[in-house]
Amino acid sequence: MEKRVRTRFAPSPTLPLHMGGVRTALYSYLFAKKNSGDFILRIEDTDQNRFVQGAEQYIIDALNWCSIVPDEGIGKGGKFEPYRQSERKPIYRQYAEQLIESGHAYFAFDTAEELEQLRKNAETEKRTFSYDASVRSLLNNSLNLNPDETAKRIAEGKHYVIRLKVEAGEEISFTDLIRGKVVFKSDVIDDKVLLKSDGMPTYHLAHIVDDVLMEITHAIRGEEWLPSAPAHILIYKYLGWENKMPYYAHLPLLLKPDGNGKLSKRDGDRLGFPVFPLQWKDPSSGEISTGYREKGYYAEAFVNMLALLGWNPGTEQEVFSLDELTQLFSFEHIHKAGAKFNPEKTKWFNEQWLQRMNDVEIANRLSTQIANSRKDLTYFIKAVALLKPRVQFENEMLEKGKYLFEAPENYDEQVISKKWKPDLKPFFNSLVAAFASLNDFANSNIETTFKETTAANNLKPGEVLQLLRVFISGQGTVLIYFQCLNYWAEMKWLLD
RNA sequence: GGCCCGUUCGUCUAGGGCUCUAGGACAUCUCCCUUUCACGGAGGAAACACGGGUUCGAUUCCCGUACGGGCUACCA
Repeated sequence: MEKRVRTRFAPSPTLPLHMGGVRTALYSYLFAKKNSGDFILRIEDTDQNRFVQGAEQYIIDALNWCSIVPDEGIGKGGKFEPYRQSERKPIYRQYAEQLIESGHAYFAFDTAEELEQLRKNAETEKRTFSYDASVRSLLNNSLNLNPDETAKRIAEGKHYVIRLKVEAGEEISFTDLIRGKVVFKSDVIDDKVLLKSDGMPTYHLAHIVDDVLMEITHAIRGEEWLPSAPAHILIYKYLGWENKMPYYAHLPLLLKPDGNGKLSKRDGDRLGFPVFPLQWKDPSSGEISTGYREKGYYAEAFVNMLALLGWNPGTEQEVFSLDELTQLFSFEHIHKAGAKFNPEKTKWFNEQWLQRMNDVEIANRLSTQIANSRKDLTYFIKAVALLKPRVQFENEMLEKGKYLFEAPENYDEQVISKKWKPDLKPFFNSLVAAFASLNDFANSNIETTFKETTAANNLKPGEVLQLLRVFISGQGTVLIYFQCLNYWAEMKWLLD
């Protein structure tokens, strides 16, 4: 029987989760759900220096907003608790020690300063220093020390790390779910640190131990991990876990809209679009970065856009709910190249979702945003029907259709001075009277009434139409005219 | 520099040997609808990075080059 599919999203709580991370989470979620499996949220907080207050909660809130809800993990619990790596600290050491015993890892006593110096020296000689098979016999580690000396140093409390011993001259390959077979030479892989001097594991060790212990079947992550994948393959092998190794899928990166390079927070600031799902306030600087939610995007639209950035359904449909995405998702349709993010198309997705939203629900939300509104819900529903096709965002309706909810604060003087003549006053008075006597405010009625009244006053529509618009809205060019007279009864200000 | 990944309209992408006169969407332009603004409709401009193979036949397969990206920490 096939193993139950289990995927995980394993962010580190160092920065607020940005849209690239959300996409990784989304694909992991979709794949798990498509295969009736589990989606797990694990927090990789092994770097204690980079801990950011509130980041973990932010991740949970952001995923919740997107409806990418874990079945198991942080904030949810599950049979593999704990799901925070800092709380699993003791677990990792035993595997690092197992690797030492089997000869696949060793203690290294080189200090960070020493290594930095070596890197600097190499740089001046236009080489790169890599802690690997070619130099490890020259360095300060248990491979070169006799066992007693090593034991003594450890007993003395000397700082050390545990490094993976990568043998030279091997070929390492694995099959990536998106890229197919990928081959590396072991010579170019360095002896990665497995356990840091503070006793915490590095990502390399921790994610492998946890993926196996938590029975993860598919590890989906960003392409930036591809170069270290062969080291990971080796760790599985040396730990005797070859048959427990999950499939790996390395996702293409999200690129900045202009130029090249991966999308970063800076691009959002520079180009004026959000890179975060939710607003984030940096706890140390107090700096606020806006989020898609705060900008008025629907979570559905945000998720929809993200899903299509690097994946496609193979058809020409573009608007999908999470459920539909779940049905259709597959690795075969993930594009291999990085995708430049397009803020304009993101707005279009929101527009598509807006047009599909229920008018009554929107009206309910909008009506609470207008203080002291005397308009009833029925009025709001009609206004929404009118405004909705003309905007991309729900909250845009309030701005663009302001005059549907309150009298204009000022009137377009230019139009008035150009078009207004005192002898038009009788016409407007009779128009108001004519409208007031209408009991059916169907568009055609209003338009007919308007035309009849102008004709009766020997006027052409063009002579007074723009003025009418100004009287209604304050503006000479405006969204609507006849339709909005549906709300005649509400527009008392017109009588002045 | 080294290693790895990639390369179809400006952008997201479909297509994976003959069906490609390369399809769709966003953006852009023109027209229609509308005495406004949108929506909508019709149409236009716009791409297979380059060079070699393989093949009867390459956008599609292989190799190289160019270009782009990623990685190269006791960060993830």
